[in-house]
This record gives sequence, C-alpha cells and structure tokens, in this order.
Amino acid sequence: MMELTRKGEYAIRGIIYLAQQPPGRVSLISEIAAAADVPQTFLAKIFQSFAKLGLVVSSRGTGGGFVLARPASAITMREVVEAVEGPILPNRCLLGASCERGTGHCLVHDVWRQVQTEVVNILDAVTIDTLARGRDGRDAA
Amino acid sequence: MMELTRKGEYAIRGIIYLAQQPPGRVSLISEIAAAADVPQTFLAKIFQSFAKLGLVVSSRGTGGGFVLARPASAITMREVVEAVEGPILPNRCLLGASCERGTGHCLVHDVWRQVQTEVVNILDAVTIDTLARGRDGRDAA
DNA sequence: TTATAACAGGATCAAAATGATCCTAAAGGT
DNA sequence: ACCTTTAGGATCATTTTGATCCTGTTATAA
Ligand code: SF4
Ligand code: SF4
Repeated sequence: MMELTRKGEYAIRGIIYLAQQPPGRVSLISEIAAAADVPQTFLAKIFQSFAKLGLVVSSRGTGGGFVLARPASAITMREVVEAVEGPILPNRCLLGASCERGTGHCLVHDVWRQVQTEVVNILDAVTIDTLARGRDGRDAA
Repeated sequence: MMELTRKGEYAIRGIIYLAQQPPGRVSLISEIAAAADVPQTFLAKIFQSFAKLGLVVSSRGTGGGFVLARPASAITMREVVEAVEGPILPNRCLLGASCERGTGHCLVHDVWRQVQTEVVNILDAVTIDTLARGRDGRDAA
C-alpha cells in the first residue's frame, strides 16, 4: 500500500543527479537519463514538471539543458515527490475539509489526516542536497 | 499520492459496521453491504480476506454470516487496511533490507523507512472500536 | 539565414492495477 | 431434499501506469 510509482522514483534519482553536479553546470536530459538509469523520454516529462513548478530551470538549443533553480539545500523531497505524484493524500476525503458522505467528518478522517501530516513533515525535512551527498557520494537513490 | 483504494475504504466501512453490532450478533454480507453502502459482491471478497486472516469469523447456511473474531478493541486499523491493501510500503525497495540497484542502501531508503514506520505506528494505535463509536455513533467512515 | 541542438507538449499505446460482477461449489440449517 | 449463505475462481470494463513518438518552439552557431 501507498507505493511510490516509477515516476516518483525516477524523479528523485534524476534531481539527485542534478544536485551532484557542480553548481551552475547545465546537464542534458540524455545525460541525466543515462546516469540515473531512467528511460529518457519518460524522464523528459518529469523534468518538464519540475521546470513548470520552478524546481529546475530549462534552456533550449545548443548548450541548453537543466540546472537546479535553487540550491539543492532549498529543495525538499516533498516538493520533488509532489511535483510528479501529486499531493500527499492518503484518503480522498482529505481534499474537502469534511465528508464525502454522511453528515460530517468522522474519526477515520482524522486518522488519515494525521498520517498525511506526518508524511508531509518527514518529506519536508529532507532536502535534496542531503540525499545527493549520501555516504561518500556513493549510492544516490 | 499514496491514496487508499476503494477496497480499503470499503473494508473500513464494513468492519466498523460489524463493530457497531451487539457483540456476538451475526450479520449477513447483504446487510453489511447495504449499511456501509458498498457493492455486495465486492464486499464479500473483502470479508473473505478478513476471515482468512482471522479478523472475522464466517459461518455458512441459514443463520450464517459474519462476526468479529475478537473484540473490536483488539483489531487495529492497520490490520484492516493491510488485510486488503497489503503491507504499508511507501517504496518497493523497503521489502529487501537493502538496495535493488547499486552497492548498498541509500539515504532515500532511510527516509521511506521512516515514513513507513510512522504510518504503521499511527494505524496500529487506532482500534476499530474507537472508530465504531464515533461521535454519538453518527458518522462511521 | 540556415543548419543544428535541445526542450515543450500533445498524441498514442501496451501493460498492469482497480473496481466490479458472475457462476459454481461447499457448508450448514430446516 | 431443499433452501440459505459464504468460498473461490473466472471474467470483464475502466482507469492508471509506464513508455514512446511526433511535431513545434527556442536558442546557438556557422
Ligand atoms: S538506491 Fe536507495 S531508494 Fe533506490 S533501490 Fe537502492 S536503497 Fe532503494
Ligand atoms: S465518512 Fe469519514 S472517511 Fe468517509 S468520506 Fe466522510 S470523513 Fe471521509
């Protein structure tokens, strides 16, 4: 239950690679895809989302590619995951403040709300630079 | 992201109804389905899972139906959810203790492990009798 | 200004998961 | 025997996931 999809995995792997590059260094999508071991066309879509949300800056033409839009220490794992998977939402009814059925919100609602809050807190507390460093730079998602 | 499926929602609604019945009272699947507003044939499958896992006891024939196998206070929301959705597993690689790729486990792994632990803790702390009581018995998932 | 490099975005597609139903068998009561 | 009720397998439509392709747009450089 609650599994991250491939898209989410790829997103994390891809942006970690970017974060591991020297600051300001522009990377091609082909380069990132190869390094992160992700199908290139798929990763391109993912980075489109990143760009639209302002996590990375893209440029076209010769010399173009992707760079982080902010320091890796200012990009959270939550932003990356939500960029491609949508908001953290363990139960549909958490969208509206209240109930989809019946009179008002129920105790189940509160439990899922609690789950949502906890997960968001954990992912908010992790930044990409932390992930990018890893131990000795080995292993990055 | 991480949305509970219909099956999970139905499972919770169904077992809460059972928990709201007088202890020992046998309920028909048709009755539960109507009360919880769930397609009956679908709910039947869900309760089959419950029975196989020992959350409920089923009996066939006239006068048959379902009863909780234990007091509602001894059945956790985690058990109910996992019965139909499988284990809480935010990332595939949490299954093996280590990595699917590369050398060893990475920092991403640790974050998802933390998420898993938190969610499990929350759901373990909630029992069905708490949910069944609700406020005034109104609203039950 | 033309050629080339690279991302943007829409369309498409196969495979898998989800949500639901149906049918036959087995178990239990009258 | 006959009816009731769950068990379990098979089936089926829809949606989501994962992936690819094609065309357009932007930018650089010869
Ligand atoms: S690199 Fe990290 S996240 Fe990816 S499979 Fe290995 S431990 Fe899991
Ligand atoms: S009954 Fe509870 S869980 Fe169901 S939609 Fe309403 S608030 Fe959400």
